[in-house]
Amino acid sequence: MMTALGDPTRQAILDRLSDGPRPVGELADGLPVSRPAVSQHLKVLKDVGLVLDRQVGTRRLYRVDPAGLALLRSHLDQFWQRSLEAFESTIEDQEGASDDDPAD
Amino acid sequence: MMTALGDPTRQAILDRLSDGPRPVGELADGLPVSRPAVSQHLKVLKDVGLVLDRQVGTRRLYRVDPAGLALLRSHLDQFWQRSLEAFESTIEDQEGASDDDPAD
DNA sequence: GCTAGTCGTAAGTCGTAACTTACCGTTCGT
DNA sequence: ACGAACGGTAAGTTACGACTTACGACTAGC
Repeated sequence: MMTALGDPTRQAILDRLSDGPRPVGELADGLPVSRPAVSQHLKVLKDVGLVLDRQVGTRRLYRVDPAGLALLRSHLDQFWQRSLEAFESTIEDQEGASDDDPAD
Repeated sequence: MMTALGDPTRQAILDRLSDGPRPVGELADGLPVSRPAVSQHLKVLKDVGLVLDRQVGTRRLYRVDPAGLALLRSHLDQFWQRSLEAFESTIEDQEGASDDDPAD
């Protein structure tokens, strides 16, 4: 999932989709790559659960999947949590070797 | 920055670092790649502001940069915000065209 | 049923970046 | 001062994935 977000084009696609649902052709128009390329990127994003698609008439509307975004956010939050805890522990190891409240 | 996190090896490195500071050799021991490879990845992560390093004796300790993590989080939050707003607008466009409380 | 419009997929090319080995600089211990 | 440990950098190979063109499938309108 994080890996899928590594590509700049996919970031751009997801960025446009965050403004609302878009058909493939319209996405491709605003990007420096061909329409099939956009289709392939959309497939990747869909496989990892970051976008949803629905057929409407002759075109296919893609939009951001809130659930996928929630997953991404929770992962990052867990990561954030662990890092902060480790950060505080490190400080304690450095300065707190003698005291419990090193106020400077 | 998001692009830097695209590589699985870098994700693994950052994952270990989230448990606390680690020297390069120790990181390489727990990974299926050589030590120079880890060094190169660390350079990338450092360039985008995701890790910090400090020399201690003969080795170099790397750790997660809280500021970089904060940036990443804020970017994702902005994205999250926009997506939710677009999502709600879409619903209004779809169902709210006639009523304000479509209970079905 | 035919045409036009939109999109997904297949096949193939090409650039890049992830990785390796080899080498050199730096720091600590004796 | 010398040897050992640790790590960054250079050079080169290779695998992967991002992209293009070509084609087929599906839907809507006439």
